Amino acid sequence: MDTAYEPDKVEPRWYAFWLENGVFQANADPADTRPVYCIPMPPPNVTGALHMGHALMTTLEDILTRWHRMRGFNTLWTPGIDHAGISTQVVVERQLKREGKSRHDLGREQFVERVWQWKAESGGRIALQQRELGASPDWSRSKFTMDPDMGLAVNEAFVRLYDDGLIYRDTRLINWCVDCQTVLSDLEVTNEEGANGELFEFAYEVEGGGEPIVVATTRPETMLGDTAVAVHPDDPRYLHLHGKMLVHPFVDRRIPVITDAILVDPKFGTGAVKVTPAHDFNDFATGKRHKLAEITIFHKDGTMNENAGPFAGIDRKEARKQVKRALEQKGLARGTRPHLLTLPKCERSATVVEPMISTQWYVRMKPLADPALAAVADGRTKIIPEEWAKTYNHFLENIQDWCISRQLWWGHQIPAWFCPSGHVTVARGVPAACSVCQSAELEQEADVLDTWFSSGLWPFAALGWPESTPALAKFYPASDMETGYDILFFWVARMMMMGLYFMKEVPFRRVLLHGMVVDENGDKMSKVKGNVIDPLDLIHGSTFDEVIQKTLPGAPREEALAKFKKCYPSAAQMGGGFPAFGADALRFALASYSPQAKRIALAPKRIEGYRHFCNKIWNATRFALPYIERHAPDGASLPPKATWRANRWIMSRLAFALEQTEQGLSEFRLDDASFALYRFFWNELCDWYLEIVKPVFLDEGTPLAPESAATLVHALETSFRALHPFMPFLTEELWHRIPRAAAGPASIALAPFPTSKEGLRDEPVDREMALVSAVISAARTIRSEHEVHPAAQVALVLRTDDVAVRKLFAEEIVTIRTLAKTLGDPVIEPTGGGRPPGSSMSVTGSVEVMVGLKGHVEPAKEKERVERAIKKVQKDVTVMEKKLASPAFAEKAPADVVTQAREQLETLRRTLVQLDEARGLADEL
RNA sequence: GGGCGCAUAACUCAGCGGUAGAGUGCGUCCUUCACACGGACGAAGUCGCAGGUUCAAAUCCUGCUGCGCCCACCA
Repeated sequence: MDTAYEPDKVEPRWYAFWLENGVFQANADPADTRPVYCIPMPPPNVTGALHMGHALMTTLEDILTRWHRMRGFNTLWTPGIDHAGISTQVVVERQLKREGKSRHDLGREQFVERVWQWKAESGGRIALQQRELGASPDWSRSKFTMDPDMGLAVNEAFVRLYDDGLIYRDTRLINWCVDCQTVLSDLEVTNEEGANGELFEFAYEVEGGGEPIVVATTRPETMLGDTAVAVHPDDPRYLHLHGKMLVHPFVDRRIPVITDAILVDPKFGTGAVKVTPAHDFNDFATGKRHKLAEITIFHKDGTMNENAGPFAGIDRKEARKQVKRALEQKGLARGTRPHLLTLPKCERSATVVEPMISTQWYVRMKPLADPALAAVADGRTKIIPEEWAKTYNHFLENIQDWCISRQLWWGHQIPAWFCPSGHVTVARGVPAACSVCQSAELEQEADVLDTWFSSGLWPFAALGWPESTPALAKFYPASDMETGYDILFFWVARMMMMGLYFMKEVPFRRVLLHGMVVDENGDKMSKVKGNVIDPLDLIHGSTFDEVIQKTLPGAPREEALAKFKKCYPSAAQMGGGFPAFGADALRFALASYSPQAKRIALAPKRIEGYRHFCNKIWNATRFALPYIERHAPDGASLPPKATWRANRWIMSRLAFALEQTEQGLSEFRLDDASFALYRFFWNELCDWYLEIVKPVFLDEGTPLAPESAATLVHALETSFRALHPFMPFLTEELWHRIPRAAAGPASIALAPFPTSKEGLRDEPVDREMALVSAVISAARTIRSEHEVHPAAQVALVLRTDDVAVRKLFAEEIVTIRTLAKTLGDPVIEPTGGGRPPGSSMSVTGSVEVMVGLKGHVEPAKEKERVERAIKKVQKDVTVMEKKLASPAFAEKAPADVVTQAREQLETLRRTLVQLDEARGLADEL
């Protein structure tokens, strides 16, 4: 074996092996009686390349999947790819633009063909990247949301909802993206706090003369679509204007002054509000109340239309400037004031969304939302962490109807047909004739469905719905839905609603929500910030030059590098780049973050720490292998019957670690689970156990060797299995290197996940070994504080009146001698005698630990050290005495707490006495 | 305007009623026959601020401050 673990040499070996052995395959056969575990994978967008969010999702879900598989579940992790309507169309349109073309040059059919072509070239990229992370979904069941059978499911769902009166068409004000040229749902509009807005005031002349009325607006250009000015009915300033008409300065239109108590807050602005029903949601509602005309003033691309009079043809941004200028020229402008405003922007293009009147398709949400609320309320679906249930409830309780049509070409075309008379026919396939007038001249609705419509069907559509397939019967409802909290509304809530509606049952039992991966400072990863890290660069290594090239292409090198290092202070310490951490280290690091955290601040140093852990595992195995081969060549499948205390101890710690792991995994506290295994392997198995058994293996004659080797191989093999969901590659590699039972499975991925029964809890032994290690640590501390050379052997005296403890020390004398590096065997005796001259002492529990220092120590430093120690202990004594002196404490605190406190005080006092005595040490040396 | 979350060691985070924990970083010593991607030892925290409940509070309650996120049509 190499002396250091090199992930790039090990990891590439195993993925093909797993595929060859069919490790990931689920079984839909009804005859399979195993319990079922299923996670529908959130299908990544076709457009996407793997980012940290995917890496997190992939890691967490793979851990859950592998864990269940090893526990004997019939496990299905359903992979897939989402066609991602807008995103994909935007990407392909951008490509066309580079060729100097637009989608209209190609026409719909050719354009869609082009998208498919692009999908074929790059659509599988993420799946390949997920393999490098060790993901174990059942690839044979992979679905693309635009697959023909998915299309059938979408049509079926649409038709059923339509027939049930839950889908309808309506003309109303919608969010229009002038860039993407489509309507957006409310969720796709992000409200951005814009810092420097302004409130512009201008006047409308009153017909027949008199004082003009002044209105305030953040969007002067919309005045071209004004059809009224509203005032509060009780506002005394405007009573005289009720019912009067105003003169529009630019278009041939008279507009009324209306009174509206809902729209107008007399305290805001001038108390008079211009009303533009066709371009503002409040005004639209006001317009309906007052039956005002709705005058659309924009083309769909955001330029002014013919209704804008003299401004027709110019872009809306330019129109704003020109309208202001024109108002100024007419003497109607009344100045501007700074004003904070939030701008609605398109999630995809970041363009300011334009409210427009348009006819679209909607899903009535209330009837769907109520069952989804109930399912979480009564626990049929559990949301973890549970705080999110509130957010989920709030969303569903206030849900608005969902606009599902999109004016795109890429997506599921809506299964509705229009006849020349405008009748609508909704059907699963192309209908022969209009359902109303029997006309055969039918044209299909050009619009496609919101991407999330098909995503909402994912948990059942990916299993073959509406057919009743064996897979559907077996794997619906899914066990877990694991995803980022950012798509709780977009996706999770909609799956809940759709699942309950079509399947009459929740789509999954638990919703596990993870946080967003952000940079080390807690800022979102984005290209402009230059803080994007490609997970593959962490796995395979990369220079920082390569990294910044990706995240800030084209930026000056020094600047980009500085930016990057500021975002990742811990990476700045790594020299010129990331070494190859390997997928296992990355996975372990991602699993070690608390899943309740909203933000997961990616610290490269942390990943490095876990690469070191991989190396530790590698080397521990490398060390153990020869001894295992010599003394326990058959391996160990059953817990060995250990007799020696050290062996019993490590078996006990193993059992404990496995309990913690089990609990962490079942509660989706993968951080706890991973940490339990980390601590066991490093701090117990390596730091103590291996050091304790070394003398056994080095002493050829000892009868403890076979038992110890059997225990060791068992501890390793069990650890590998427990670690496998977290680090699949390394564990597979090492598992194949150690001796195992011949009849076992081909892959560790199919071996049973260890339960705590594979160790053996033994609390008395835990306590005994804790005492032994405490004594050794105490001796080491004394040595270290006195700067005794690590190789030097010193005299050690252990004193205690506890007979059992003396017996324990006598039994473990080899361990103590070896790990504390004592000169000959330590002396074990009752307390009483004075401190041997030239020795320093500390007290741990009931034991006094004395280390001879003659010839090893500079006397000068000694006094100072003792005085410092005394002060510290005195302080602790005072605190503890005060606590114990309180009558309330003695009366009300539980007995064990009081006893514990008394014991602590006793130890402190003895320490003090000994320290006092030690004042003389310097003189003796 | 509502709602949610976070503030603990230099950094990133656990802990959430019994005398403060980890990893990284830092300091000292050690190239000891698994591992310097290592070992031993150590220093380092008024647990954001102010009140309250309790024998006991980082942990529960209230208020405040500072960050962050989500939802909402205030011109």
